[in-house]
Amino acid sequence: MPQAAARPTLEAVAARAGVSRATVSRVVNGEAGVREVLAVKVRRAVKELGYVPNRAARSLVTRRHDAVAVVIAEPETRVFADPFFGLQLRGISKELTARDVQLVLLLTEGRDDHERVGRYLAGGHVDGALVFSLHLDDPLPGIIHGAGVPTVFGGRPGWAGGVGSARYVDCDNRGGARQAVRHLVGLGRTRVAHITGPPDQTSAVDRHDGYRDVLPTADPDLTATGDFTPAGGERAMRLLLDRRPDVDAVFAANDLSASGALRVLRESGRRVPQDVAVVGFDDMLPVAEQADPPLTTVRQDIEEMGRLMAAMLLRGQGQAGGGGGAGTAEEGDAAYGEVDVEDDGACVVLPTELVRRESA
Amino acid sequence: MPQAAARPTLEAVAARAGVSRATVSRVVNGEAGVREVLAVKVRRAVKELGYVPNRAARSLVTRRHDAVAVVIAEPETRVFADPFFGLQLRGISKELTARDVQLVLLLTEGRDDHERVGRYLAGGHVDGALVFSLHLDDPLPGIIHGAGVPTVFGGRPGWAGGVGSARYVDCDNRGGARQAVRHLVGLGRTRVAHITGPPDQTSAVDRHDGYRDVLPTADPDLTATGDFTPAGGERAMRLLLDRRPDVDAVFAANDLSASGALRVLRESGRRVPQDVAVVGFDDMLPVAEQADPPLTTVRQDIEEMGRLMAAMLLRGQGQAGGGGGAGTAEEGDAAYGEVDVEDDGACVVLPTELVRRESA
DNA sequence: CTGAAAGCGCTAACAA
DNA sequence: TTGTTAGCGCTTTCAG
Repeated sequence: MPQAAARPTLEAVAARAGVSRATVSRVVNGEAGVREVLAVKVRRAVKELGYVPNRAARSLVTRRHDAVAVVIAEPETRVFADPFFGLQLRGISKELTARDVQLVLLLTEGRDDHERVGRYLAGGHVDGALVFSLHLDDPLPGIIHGAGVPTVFGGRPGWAGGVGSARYVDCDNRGGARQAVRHLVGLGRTRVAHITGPPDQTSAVDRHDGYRDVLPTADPDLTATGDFTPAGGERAMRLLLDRRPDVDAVFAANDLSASGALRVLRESGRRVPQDVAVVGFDDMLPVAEQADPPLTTVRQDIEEMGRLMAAMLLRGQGQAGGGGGAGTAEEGDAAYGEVDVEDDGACVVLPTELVRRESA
Repeated sequence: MPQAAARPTLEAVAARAGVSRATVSRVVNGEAGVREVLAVKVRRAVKELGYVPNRAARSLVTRRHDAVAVVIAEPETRVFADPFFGLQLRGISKELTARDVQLVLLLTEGRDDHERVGRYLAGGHVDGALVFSLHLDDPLPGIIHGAGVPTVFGGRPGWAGGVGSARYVDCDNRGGARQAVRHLVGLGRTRVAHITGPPDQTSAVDRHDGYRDVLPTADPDLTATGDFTPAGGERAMRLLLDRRPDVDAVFAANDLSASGALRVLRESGRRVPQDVAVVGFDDMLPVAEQADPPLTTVRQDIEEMGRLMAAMLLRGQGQAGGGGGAGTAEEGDAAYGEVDVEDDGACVVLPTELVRRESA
């Protein structure tokens, strides 16, 4: 199954066009300084022969691969349970495709896999890596950092090693959480609970911090630990109801847990939003819009985050198109949030937006 | 960002071990016929130098790439909304990883993308392709077939072109549907409705066929079209209730639509399973187990399907481990369903299993 | 059983 | 502006 059919080479194209290999190479790679007459001949020959450059040969001499690895490190099977990675992958894929860069997917589960990924990355088979590792104690970021491959993280890596030199793209989790809680407070709610995400993920921690920013003196009983799943949301909500039956608002760390909370509230006979107002996070459409009632939530542009990760990784080397400004600027129409530039590279933090629906 | 640091070459290892490049190559590639003394020296040198073969150089001469493309063609954004692809990707990834083959991910949306994918595949950058294209009218399978790349489809491709020569892995959708409906009938239900999936996907069509196999004379009003989403399930269920308020059982084409149906049934004041029994399909854990009540459903081993796809594509060339028998046999302990061997290649259809929970 | 040598298809100096 | 010439790092005959 391996062998591909014999493909035409540069040599063949050159012969057909009556020029040298070098000239063909120049045309194919869009270099300037080839007389248009020749260029036309070459392009015709390319088309007629159906010539496609051999990436391996090119890679051998350029020492580039035009490939980046996307590492998704998620021990739990829960990974694809929410559409998060899918959306992010989409964004990444779009950007890479536009630059003709291959996306090599690396899925890991378990520690031995980490080592394997480390070896792979250190092996120099790709030009860079986009890494999703959401757990605080994950050794992978460190390993990858050690591999010496240009890397951009998806989400702030919570990694003791040294965040200072890590580039990442994230949304403004803390600010978004503040928006959510302020909204609830603005509604006149005085007993605002928080269902957290897994305490070992930075996004969950940041959202919790946002909650505390607005309500620094809130009763600790108003905070219950969830895990970003509907089941976790249910458990947390039950606990909250048990501890504080008078709760009148809930900020859930993501839409999935919010949906679980909604279910428990309904079961308990409470009306949403009249009795208890609920706000989620993510604006995962299939979840938020289908929720009952539809969920007020904090939107983050996940696909755009993926796009930016890829753009950031490839920055500079791309024949990048439109965009005006320096650095990570893009041609899109979205307004970008703060762009924190740290020592080694930049970190982009995208803004969030409160989307009002019926739950709050 | 592109340039990887200078890596040790075969030459360097050879020098260090005091042998020729050829010998190092043999050892590295596990060929027999190298005296153990030398092999040991070589392995030591490899380790000391941290040598990793350069894939590009190897590829250039072997004309293999040790890479396969995974093509996910889904116009709608809904793709990753259910964990289906994620699980399948996991299975694929495991098998490829075990064989040291790269997974190149190709996401498409829209027709222009199809052409791009066709070009990519025809370009001979990968040794094969694993393709998910679930829509009957999708031109992609045809294009890919034309590209002359070894291909295995995920799910029976519904493609006019000529299924005869297409290899695929699927689960026994039709048989599974029969199990579900028979179960309902066995429960004494006499007005068994069916919520279909999108009529342009083979899996949905096959499941519908299974329903009809068992209930060939069922009232057409007992069948409503869904789209594999909870929202679609809700709509369909409402329609069914409207048309046949006396319905006493529902077979939903997947768990997601079943969850929507459950919600509507609950709203309508019906008890599940006492008044209406519900069976889903997929056994998507986060959905089926969390459903209220937990869903009786038809399980398919999605991850295993992915594994088999990869194994089938790479069959023969792999230094495959354990497994006894011929063809697609595997070392796993799962019992495989029918293995239809057609002209060109084999099609594997995995068995399904009814999982009883509380909804039926 | 081991080594020497010839490329795989391409790009990048360097000449012309 | 174009062509000539070396390799990139590896596998693979073919001798020894």
